[in-house]
Amino acid sequence: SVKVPFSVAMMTPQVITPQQMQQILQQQVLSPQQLQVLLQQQQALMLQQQQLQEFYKKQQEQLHLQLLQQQHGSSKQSKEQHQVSAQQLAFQQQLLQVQQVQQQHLLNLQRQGLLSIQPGQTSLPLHSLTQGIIPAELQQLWKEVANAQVKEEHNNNNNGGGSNGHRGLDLSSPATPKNAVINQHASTNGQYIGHKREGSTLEEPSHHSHPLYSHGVCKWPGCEAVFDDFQSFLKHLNNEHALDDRSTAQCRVQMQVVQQLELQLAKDKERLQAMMTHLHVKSTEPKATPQPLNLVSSVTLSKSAPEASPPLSLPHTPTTPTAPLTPLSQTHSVITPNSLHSVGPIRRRYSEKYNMPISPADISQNKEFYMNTDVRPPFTYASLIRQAILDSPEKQLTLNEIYNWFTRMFAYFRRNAATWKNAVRHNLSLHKCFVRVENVKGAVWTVDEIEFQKRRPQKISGSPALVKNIQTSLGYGPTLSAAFQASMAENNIPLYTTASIGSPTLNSLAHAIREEMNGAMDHGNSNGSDSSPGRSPLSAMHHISVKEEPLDPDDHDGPLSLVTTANHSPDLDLHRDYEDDQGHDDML
DNA sequence: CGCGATCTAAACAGAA
DNA sequence: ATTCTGTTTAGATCGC
Repeated sequence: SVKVPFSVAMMTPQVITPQQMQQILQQQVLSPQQLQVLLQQQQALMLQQQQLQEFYKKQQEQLHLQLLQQQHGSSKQSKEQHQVSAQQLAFQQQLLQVQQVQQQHLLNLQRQGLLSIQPGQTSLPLHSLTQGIIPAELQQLWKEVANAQVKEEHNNNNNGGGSNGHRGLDLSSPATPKNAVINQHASTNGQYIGHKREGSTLEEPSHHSHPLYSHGVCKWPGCEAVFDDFQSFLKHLNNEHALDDRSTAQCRVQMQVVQQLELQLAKDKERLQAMMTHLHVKSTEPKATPQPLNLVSSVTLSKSAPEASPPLSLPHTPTTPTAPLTPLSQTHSVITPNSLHSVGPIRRRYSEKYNMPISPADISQNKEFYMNTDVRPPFTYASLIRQAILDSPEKQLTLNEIYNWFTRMFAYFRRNAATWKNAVRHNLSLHKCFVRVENVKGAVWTVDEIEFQKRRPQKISGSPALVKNIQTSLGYGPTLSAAFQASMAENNIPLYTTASIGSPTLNSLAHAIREEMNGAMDHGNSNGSDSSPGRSPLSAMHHISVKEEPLDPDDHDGPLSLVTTANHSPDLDLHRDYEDDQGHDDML
């Protein structure tokens, strides 16, 4: 019945405010990537906060139940006491662990950049982070528990249970008053309450450091008794928190809390890992970076720059790319012949100036990215058309089917249909590699690999360019960082906007950024695709089937589904959705 | 600077 | 009359 108020304020310590974000930005303390990571973590934390809150609520309920149950079996308690006592040590250690876990978590975040706030700025005092956060909630809970227990125990005794209640009783009574007193300070939790700071005794705790004693306050869950000296605390600990029903129950709860937290932590870590992996892969488009799986387009930001990419300001020597992302070199090593031919020449056009190479591997791994992000793919129309055709079971597609493939595979082609469709037709007619074949049902387009290969060499003269790109990229760091930084720099996107976004909106975040710089990416970047070192064009190509390259668009079919539908083009259904790009722009 | 690749835009034409 | 398909031409950007 008693509800623990979960004040938002309590969680503020962990959350970085937009202002802080900006500060960080302005200080150039972090690179765009780092910020990205930071934002993600921030969001993860926020989510965690919510989950924790819920958890606490549940916990509270459970606790009440538990207490009631224990009440009934109080008679046995005395016997159990022995066992309990045996476990007490373990429990206490658990408590210790809890705190450690919490602190570690925070420290981790700190290390990862989340809290890399300048020392000078006390805006986010570390101690506040490492200390109260979670406890804040717990404290409330504990108080509830404690009070409840006390009452119950009282009843117990009054009812005649007498003998059994003893300890609990003794302790409870004194505790109650203390809580009352302390509650006032509760709000300032963790702070040095005006309380006797003079005593300086608070400062020395360093020596008698006790996990349950901090800043002159008893850290026992639900207890916030204040002490001037460590000795007093110890006394209190032994008296108030001796082995009894209440303590036991609290330990149990604490254990659960710990477990829950650990679980959460594990989950978040996993998530973070996945995010980093994902981002690293995607690298290419700046806007995209953040996006997870499917980008929910729901951004308020307006696309300011349609094609904007002019600012050659790129030269920002990226502020040290974030490490997590694997270096390009690695990526390239992944390149396989298959992946290579999957996509033909890359559109380097505007890209070159930015030196944001993209390896074939990236491409293949970016399928999802392009499917969900409205960024222009770095491939030429010819390459894309070829890919579309080769992806089809029959290695032939009608014009409309090609259109569908484009819209299905690339979010970018879900708009401006008139333009790109015209380009597609133009390419089909212009390039000899595309052969029109009259069919019963009409006409279909096929690819003349030989012809296609003929022309490829010219553009992306294999290695030299690639090498160059690689080097440059390395210089800039991970592809992701390069692209991301570039975009960020160019668009000067206000990151703080994202900060406020909840985790569920990671997607929208990406989208937002994307929208912001919509077009900025135009410069394709890229390079790699052809790089294929010594690709044997013809031979491999002939068997169109060979295209199992990772790129294989087919898999893309399922918007989110990772269903790998071999070559069978599941096309039908999916494209239907995008059929009229026109209005569907926002569909996703 | 010239050339080729690529894009975008647009004019046209024939077929559905 | 419109729309879809294709073909062409033209202008512009880029990289080599």
